[in-house]
This record gives sequence, C-alpha cells and structure tokens, in this order.
Amino acid sequence: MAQDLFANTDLPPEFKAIIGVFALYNQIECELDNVNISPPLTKMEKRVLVFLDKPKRMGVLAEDTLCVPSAVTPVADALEVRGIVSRTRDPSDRRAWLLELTPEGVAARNHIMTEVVSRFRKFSGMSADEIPTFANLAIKAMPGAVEAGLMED
Amino acid sequence: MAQDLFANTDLPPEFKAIIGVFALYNQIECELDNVNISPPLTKMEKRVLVFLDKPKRMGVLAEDTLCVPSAVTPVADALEVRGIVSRTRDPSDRRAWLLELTPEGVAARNHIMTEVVSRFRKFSGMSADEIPTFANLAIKAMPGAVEAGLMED
DNA sequence: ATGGATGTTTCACTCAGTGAAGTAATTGGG
DNA sequence: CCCAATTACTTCACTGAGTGAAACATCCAT
Repeated sequence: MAQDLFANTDLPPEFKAIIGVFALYNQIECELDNVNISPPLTKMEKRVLVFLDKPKRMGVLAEDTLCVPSAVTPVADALEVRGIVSRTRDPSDRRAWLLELTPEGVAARNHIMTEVVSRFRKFSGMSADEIPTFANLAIKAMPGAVEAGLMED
Repeated sequence: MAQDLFANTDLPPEFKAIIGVFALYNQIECELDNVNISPPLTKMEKRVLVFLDKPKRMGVLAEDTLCVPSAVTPVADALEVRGIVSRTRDPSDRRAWLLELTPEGVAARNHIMTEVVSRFRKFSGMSADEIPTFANLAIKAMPGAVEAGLMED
C-alpha cells in the first residue's frame, strides 16, 4: 500500500506528507486510546487534558482542540464532576470560565503525557535527532485561527 | 496558545510533534472540506478516492484509510452509483471486490489531488526543500498494520 | 470433505462534532 | 451615561463517521 503508493516516483512530496500525517495522526489517536486512567476518559476529555498545561478559558481550549465551544462544555462538566479540573470565573471577564487542573488532574495529565510522549518515540520510527526536526516543520503549519489564541493575553 | 505552549522549554519535542500533527491533520481535513466536485462527496468518499490510485480491493482501501471494512461498503456503493468507480469481482479471489476509477472518477480524483497538493504547499508554511524532509520523516511512522497492505500481491 | 479463515455486507449503535438559538456580560461609540 | 453590537458560554437537536457483531459466500489446508 503505502510503499506501493510511494514507489510511484511521480507522486508529489506533498502527497507523501499528507499520507504520513494521516498515518501519524491515526497512530497518535490509537496510542491515546490505549492510555487511560480509571475510570476511562473519553477522547475529547483526554484531548482537553493534553492542552490544559495551565489555567485556560474554555473558549481557548476549544480553539486549541480545534472544535466549537459547545463541544467543550460537556467535557468541562465531566472533568469537573470527576474532580480533575476546577472551573472558576475569569476575574478579568465574568462571561468566561477558567479551567484549571486539580492535583488529581495534574497526576492524570502527567500519566497520559508521559505515556504518549514515550510511545511517540517508539512508533514514529524517528531518531532522537529527527523528532525535533519533524516537530519544527510540523508546527510551521499552525493555522492562523489557532494562533489567534495568542490574543487572549 | 501554540506558541504560548511552546515557549515552555521543558516541553519535549515529541509533544511539539504531536500538536503539530494535530494541527496539520486538521488543516488537511479543512482543505479537503473545501475541495469538492458537484454534487459533493462526503469526507469518506473523498478519502477513498485519494487512496484509489489504482484498482484495489475494498479491504485494502479499508486498511489504507484506517477504518473497518464495513465503513467502506456504503462508500463504494455511493461512488458506484455516482459512476465514479466500477466494482468487479477480483478474479483471483471471488470473495473480494475490486474498485477501479471510471474516467469520470479519474477526473474527480485529479481535481481533488491537484487542489489539495497545491494547497498543502501554501498552508504548511514549509519551503520546497522542507516538504520532502518532512514527508520522509512522516512516513517513517507508517504503522505495520498499514504496511500489511503490501501483502496483497 | 470439512473446519477454519477470509472478504464483504447488514444493521444497530455510539460518539464526536456541528449549528442555531438563548442568556449573561462586556465593549465602544454617540 | 446609554444602548446596540459583540463576546463567552450553554442547551439541544441533529448528523456523519465510525464500530462491532452476526451472517453469508468463498477460499485454503489438512
């Protein structure tokens, strides 16, 4: 398949890149599926956890995770009930909610991140030198809509 | 956001890579959303088209597109009704179906591929030199489950 | 010949995600 | 100061993408 596809030297590198991204994305998703805490978190919950490296508004998490705000609401609800996040009004704007990890949340996030990061090293097939190269190229593509999250400060 | 995240020098490059893949994947999906023929194809239909560079079994397309075989059946049905693919029994195994592009399908695929490939050059932020580098690193991660598709011959 | 495996199909189901409408709070211009 | 427009989130109905289980037809090795 893949290498069958890639044996065709007419294929543009862009196509190879696209297929590679598809495959990598799927692998990351699979690994995230395999890493969990008990009771299990949904895909969405884990994804929000990954991006919650510091207290953030729900709207920002929606941008980070590339979905609409209404998708974050039930995730925040669930994580709050689970005691993984605390949810407080943003003092600088009372329309907005800040989500922040509880100590339990910190532990959960650490577990997930540690696992996924170490598994990335394994499944990516990249050497220790190649990963930063790849990473730097990948984030060049960060779309403006996500970078707009920078405007929150 | 992203750069806010990445300003944290403690973050492993693997994390940057993962976030980059998420963002790239989302961009590719958005671009695929924006590229279509009339009447529009679904995401699944377009994805199958992308991988249908030559006649293939439906099971192989399921592997290529990283989903289960039952997901390919309605896609094949729709594409066949649309006259985009022809569906014939694989002569070497009468359990299996081969999907092959019709002339109309070839045109549709060319349109989509040309558009997405050229858009990749724009949204990726990578130079012409960087794309092959990135591509070669990305496909290093091709998981064994997909490579197993090589066994079809 | 036969049991186990394979390729696809059907169908019921789940979940991730959207869009539209609503409420509350904020902002900026007159 | 006032108010219209905007923003942040919530609710809820809905859809599409995807799964798993069971079934059927075909293949393959013993």
